[in-house]
Amino acid sequence: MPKTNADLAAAFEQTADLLELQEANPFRVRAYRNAARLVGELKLDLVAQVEAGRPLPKLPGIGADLAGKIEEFAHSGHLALLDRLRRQIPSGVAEMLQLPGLGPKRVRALYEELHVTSLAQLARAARDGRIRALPGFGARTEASILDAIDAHSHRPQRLKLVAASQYAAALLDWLRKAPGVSEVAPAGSLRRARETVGDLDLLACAPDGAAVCRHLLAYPEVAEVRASGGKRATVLLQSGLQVDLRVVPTASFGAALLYFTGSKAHNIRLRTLAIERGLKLNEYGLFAGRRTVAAATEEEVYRALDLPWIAPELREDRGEIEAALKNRLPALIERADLAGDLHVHTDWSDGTASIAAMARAAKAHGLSYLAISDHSRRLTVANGLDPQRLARQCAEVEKANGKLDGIELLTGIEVDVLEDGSLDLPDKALAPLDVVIAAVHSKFGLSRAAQTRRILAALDHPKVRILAHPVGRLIDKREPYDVDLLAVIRKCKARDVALELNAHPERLDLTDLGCRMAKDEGAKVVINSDAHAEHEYDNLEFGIGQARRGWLEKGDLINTQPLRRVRAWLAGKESR
DNA sequence: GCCGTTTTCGGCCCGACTGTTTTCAGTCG
Repeated sequence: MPKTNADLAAAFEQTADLLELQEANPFRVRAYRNAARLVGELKLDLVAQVEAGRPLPKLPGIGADLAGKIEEFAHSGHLALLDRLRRQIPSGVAEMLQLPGLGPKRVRALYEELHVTSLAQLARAARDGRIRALPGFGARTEASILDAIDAHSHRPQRLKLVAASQYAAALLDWLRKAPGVSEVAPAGSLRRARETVGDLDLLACAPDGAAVCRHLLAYPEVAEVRASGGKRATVLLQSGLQVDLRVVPTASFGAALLYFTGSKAHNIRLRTLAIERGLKLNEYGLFAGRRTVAAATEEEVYRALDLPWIAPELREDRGEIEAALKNRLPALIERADLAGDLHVHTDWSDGTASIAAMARAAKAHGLSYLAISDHSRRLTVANGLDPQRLARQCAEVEKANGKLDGIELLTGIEVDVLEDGSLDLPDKALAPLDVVIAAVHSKFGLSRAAQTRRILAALDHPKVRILAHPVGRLIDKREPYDVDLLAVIRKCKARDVALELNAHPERLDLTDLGCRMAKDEGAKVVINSDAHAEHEYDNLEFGIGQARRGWLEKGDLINTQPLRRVRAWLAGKESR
């Protein structure tokens, strides 16, 4: 298998773990972790770059040494340093780092003193009471290690954003009733609208932090208390979800929200900027010595660092600090910018509502146009449309249009792309439609070359205007298919086909980085709900969050435009 | 291991909580 950026990122991450176990310079460890993050998020395929004999670009945090290691990995598929570390430290030792409460120091002690090299041996040592005998360990630590091993074997996956939002809403309602609370707010990856959330980070403002923490412990769903003090508390809910609460004085709300929203990498950049200005930034404020420079709002803190406010969805240290310093932040799309939806289903295929009901619901969600795009015949399980039923449906859509007020319907289809790149319906059936969306629903396992060829061929069809869910993943359920996304995006750009950002919370496809890549290449994106029921237009909100994470602006999207312009765009290709 | 409108050497974000200790190391976010 050819190596990818993801493989290289994993190798750097493992190197960092093993170096840490050897108590290497912590800044050296951090350099490897930073490199892993950078490489994993990079559009440019580094291995291909090296193999093609092209020089590596200058990348922040990659110096001569790490650049050499990238080349070594590209040529050989290995890192000599990592191979050596693996010979020195058994693989099970690094796995112990995954357990909460065990860091490099303790794992090293367990390995060196007790010769523990696997989770199974660790459990045995704990049950035998050998761990409490080590200096710095005790009976309580021993018990918590056993608990951690138990929890590790059936730990919950990261929650999808939609589920995390629901848990958070209920908890925030609960916290609002805590004594003296003036503000509550979601923070962390939830606020940054990441597609999945590992644990819930919540912020509250109150004069008595301990009282608010105690109030959290009384939440009916709390199954276990991990920590609780005067300023923060950590609990596990019955679902296994971890909730971290921070309580600060109201005067520190902005600084605390900034700190607790993250990302960690973004925070480190901000704190470094503060240091360069002779200031100190923490969750209580921005300080010059003992004097508070800014604290109450995020805007104040950013301003004091000579930055405009940066939207939470951008705070990943993916260039937003540099853009902010140059005043070149994108004007991110907002929900109110969406004028229409070009991909929904009805009870003609696998949707649950009629054409008219889906239209009325779209209008109720503030949309002014809607493309009806049911499945094509190959998807028999979804009752896909053949040419005859499609023609009848088009007549129905036209009829419904006459009766509707305040929303206009377009005819369309989500047509399957077959293995050879041809479409599931004949050109004659597609010709009268307003919108043709090409979608891959089968043969996910094709080789990268074959899958890419297939999709590029579909994009060459003159009627195709949108590529549905371009990477085909289902979050935590199905990996994206192996495809050269950059080639697909460039083809879309060349053919003036829009890439869909499918807003269904299980898909969110394009990904944030995919959106960014599309924007960089000048390709257009369309945010579609893919609603199969009336309430699913609510999902558009998650599509907006993902689009914002991908730096998309109103002008990058098709369905922010009024219908007149969308129609012109839809028609444009046919005249070429 | 990286980096430089103070620096090519000497820095590298910062604070809360726990458990094992009697003043703090380790871990976490």
